Amino acid sequence: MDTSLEILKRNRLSITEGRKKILELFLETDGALAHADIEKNTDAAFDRVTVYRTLQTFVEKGIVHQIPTTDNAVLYALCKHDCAQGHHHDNHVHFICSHCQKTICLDDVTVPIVKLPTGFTPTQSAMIVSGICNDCKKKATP
Amino acid sequence: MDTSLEILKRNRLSITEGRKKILELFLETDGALAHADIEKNTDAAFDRVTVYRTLQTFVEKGIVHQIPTTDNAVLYALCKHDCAQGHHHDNHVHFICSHCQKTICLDDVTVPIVKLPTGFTPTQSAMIVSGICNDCKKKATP
DNA sequence: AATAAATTTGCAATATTGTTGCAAAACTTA
DNA sequence: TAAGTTTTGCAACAATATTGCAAATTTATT
Repeated sequence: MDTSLEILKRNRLSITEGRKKILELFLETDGALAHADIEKNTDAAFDRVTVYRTLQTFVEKGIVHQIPTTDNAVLYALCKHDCAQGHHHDNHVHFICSHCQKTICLDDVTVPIVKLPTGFTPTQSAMIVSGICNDCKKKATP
Repeated sequence: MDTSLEILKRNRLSITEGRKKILELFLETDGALAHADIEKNTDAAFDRVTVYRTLQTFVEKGIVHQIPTTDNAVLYALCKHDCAQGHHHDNHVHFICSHCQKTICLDDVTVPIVKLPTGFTPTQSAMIVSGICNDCKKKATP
């Protein structure tokens, strides 16, 4: 398992308290995080602006990727496989649990390729599935 | 082709200027609209709040559906096939053109069903493909 | 058609979310 | 350790979203 330090070094980023803490938060969370989650979980130890800039840096470096949602809050999740700078290959399906609200990266489920009408050239695809996650299902049927 | 009036009546909504105008905007636009687009295209004839509330009502009634994006701007598009109240079946692929920035509903391209890990039960899936749309392609190669 | 009842709108106030410039602080390099 | 570079935090601002409430509009009723 990678440590926050290793990830930062590998990506040639300055090692700062903020980056380490935020990265650790991602490492110990399974599921995606919104900007707001990060602020809460770091006890507002860092300025909002720092969090925004850190997330932006992480996205650019390919450390985390963004997950599209319909609820006006962009989510971020760790890239499991290293992504090249500015070029993510996070083509796995994202699952949003409608019960616990968690967003989970299904790293092993690849986004299928669809046939588009003539004239459309795809460069990237994302897929978001919502429903009940395995954790919530377990709790429901013990 | 449906008129704004018919759609409102069918959904048992009061017929108001705002709802008619906004609905007409959707009918004459191919592609999705963001809240900001609607404000621009109606010359700020309606209060921001009204636009928000109208969109919310339309989503609830199944007249429009939301499209997830990564850039913190929820998009709305007309449901071509009537959707039941609170239950959308807009399971077609959405295409975002990285050139003209338009978002297009590919009504004929259905979101494929993926096999999820054990324990996950899907209820809805969305798929967003980005790339170059047919309009932009035509302009590029005349 | 006129009125009562219900719904919708706009305003004001407020909350939330995201951005920019710049000086101080922290980090890296030599 | 000191110089050079990068990052942070503050302040101010901009954009986006939400809520309560009275006035206006729409619908239902007679």
